[in-house]
Amino acid sequence: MELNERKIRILEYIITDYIATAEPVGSRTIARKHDMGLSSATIRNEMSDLEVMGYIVAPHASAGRVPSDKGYRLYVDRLMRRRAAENDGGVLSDEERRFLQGVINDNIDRIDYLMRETAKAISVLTNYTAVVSETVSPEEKIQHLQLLPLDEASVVLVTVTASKKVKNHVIRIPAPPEHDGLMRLSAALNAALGGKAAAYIRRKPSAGLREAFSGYEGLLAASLSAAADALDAGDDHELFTSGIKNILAFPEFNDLQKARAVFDALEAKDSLLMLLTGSGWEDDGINVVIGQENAVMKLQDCSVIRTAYSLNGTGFGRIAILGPTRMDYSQAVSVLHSIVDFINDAIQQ
Amino acid sequence: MELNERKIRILEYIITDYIATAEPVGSRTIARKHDMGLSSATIRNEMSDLEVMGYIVAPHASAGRVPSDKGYRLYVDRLMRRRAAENDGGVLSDEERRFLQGVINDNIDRIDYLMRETAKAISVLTNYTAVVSETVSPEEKIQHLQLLPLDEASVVLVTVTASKKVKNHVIRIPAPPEHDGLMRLSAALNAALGGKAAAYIRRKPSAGLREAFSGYEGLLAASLSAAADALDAGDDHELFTSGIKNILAFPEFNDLQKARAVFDALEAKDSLLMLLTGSGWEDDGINVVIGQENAVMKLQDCSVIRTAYSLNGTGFGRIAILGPTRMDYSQAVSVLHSIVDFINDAIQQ
DNA sequence: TGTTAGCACTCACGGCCAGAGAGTGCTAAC
DNA sequence: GTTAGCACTCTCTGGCCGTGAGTGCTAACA
Repeated sequence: MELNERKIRILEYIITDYIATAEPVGSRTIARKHDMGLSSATIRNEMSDLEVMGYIVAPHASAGRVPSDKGYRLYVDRLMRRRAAENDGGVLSDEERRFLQGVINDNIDRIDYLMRETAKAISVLTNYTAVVSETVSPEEKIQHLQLLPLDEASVVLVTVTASKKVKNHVIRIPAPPEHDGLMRLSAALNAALGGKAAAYIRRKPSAGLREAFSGYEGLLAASLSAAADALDAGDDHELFTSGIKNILAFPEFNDLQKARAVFDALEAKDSLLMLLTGSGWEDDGINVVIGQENAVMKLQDCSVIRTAYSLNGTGFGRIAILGPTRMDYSQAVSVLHSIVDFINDAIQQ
Repeated sequence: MELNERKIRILEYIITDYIATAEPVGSRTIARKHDMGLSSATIRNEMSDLEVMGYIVAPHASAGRVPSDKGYRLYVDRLMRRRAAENDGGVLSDEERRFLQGVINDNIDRIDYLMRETAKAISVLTNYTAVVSETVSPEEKIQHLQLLPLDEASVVLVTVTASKKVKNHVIRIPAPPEHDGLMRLSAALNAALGGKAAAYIRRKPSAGLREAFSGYEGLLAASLSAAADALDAGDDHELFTSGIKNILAFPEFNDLQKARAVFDALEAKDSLLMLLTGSGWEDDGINVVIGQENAVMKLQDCSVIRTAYSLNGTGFGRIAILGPTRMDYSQAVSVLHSIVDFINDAIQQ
């Protein structure tokens, strides 16, 4: 059986209708809504073929048809791209694009907020759920260290990594050095550890460093371990999610069992990581994972649109949009495209 | 009609049973389960009285009775305290207490993690939802400022406030000063702004400061506004929630409408703030808000147990546990008690 | 006067059935 | 290859009924 142009058009109608209404689509509905010059009976025959070929599924004998994962896959890979090419790529309104751009420009300097706010913007804009991970560099190095006074029993170590991540670590120490002392110790730390990776820092500190810290051995040990932790934090991605509750608005999750499965998956860090990094990933593009393709079992009633972004060339993070398989793929793809573009623009300046 | 001892005991049975089973409690159940030496008919009469007095409610004519908000209120204010006094205050196991203590001790030095981890621990332990706010000082002052090099087009300003909150602010500036220059500028900033509040910082900077920054006016302006923001952040509380999905496990939220109302409220910052700070608050104790007492309409099927904590005497934050009105109040109260105690212990050291 | 047994009554819930509506597959004609 | 027609299937809704749990009331008892 051949997937001719007419079958493809019918499949497209079924998918777009189903995305819009969440109701199984019947032959008469198509005949009525889209003037194909065909009767419902003819469409019925074609639909029967599409079902045999696995692109659509009948929930039961007297319902209409619903797209299968395979049907969505065809839609995403062929039909959507074709339409996107015709439309010049954008299904977002100017206002929506401005909103996204504003969120990114406002936060591009506050890296810790950027991801949180981006996730929020995505969930507000799409009504789906957004998941974002921090950028992660495979081999992170120390760029700068600074000890600052905090109070009578503690100091702060500020670490800046080569990929520009800034972190604070409070270190408790009885009778810490005064301001000038801390500046001197900071200089020693920078001289010894600047440009070094975690593995180096975890080794026994050099004699020079030990000498500089004489009388403050505890502070040295704590600083070294904090610095190494700041670098290793790469493994321990920070993840942000936003709009989890949006899931509840979709009729496919009226079944509490299903909703709870999704919530479980979204509260477990490992399944979120799998969602962001799982198989079949072309690193420089936008990746669509449909239903059962998802490695996370509990998310097999969902689809994921995801991409990678980079803030500075050295490391990269990931952004994903999660919705029901019946989600608006073109919108989600456009949103991710725009975000990556806007991030790149904002960084260039 | 008088609320005699027998009525109180029956009310207590109804409440504890209902908390445990979520099923309306009938007179026969009580007669069977708790050997009061009374027949179901007698208990029925007493229950009828309790209903007239407003402590219990019948969902419909042939169901058992369910506690009303007023019933829970009595339970919390009188019965629970009485039992707590008998039990020496603790309904938590040693293991649970150790778990909480561990989480707090492990994070007491990393203030930004402490609240997040505490919230997580609460939700894991209780299966309810936890909401925690950062500590906030009414009149926050700068303790220390430090500029650090980041890259060719930006520097970091680290702010330390009097209440020991450390924040980073990336400042973009073309051709920033080198390390030594930044140290000199930092010294000038500290001399001019140390001990000052946001209002002072927002005024026109002193001639001395302007002179020190000559050639770097943009950096000065950005530093001042970042420093003022760090102080004002007091208004813009950071909030952490954990275990939102736990709500779905309770039969009272099988109705998707109700579940969604709660989710809505928990995603909106203003209602979370209201939840934490709303009326009827004895600042140094544990506060219980039952059902309709809650100022947040969407949370009127829930109860909230909340308290304030302080990390350093200058400011305080809040912790709340949210569950169905049929929640285990004594457990929640014990958890909050323990947490506040453990935080105080950890700080003393 | 408080307690209890007995009984009629109420209401939610689950199972069953019938009718309506939507959609299909098949056949025969165009 | 397309279409009209028709029998068939399946879901959904509403009504009906029996069951079970629990109540309120009354009358008898201690």
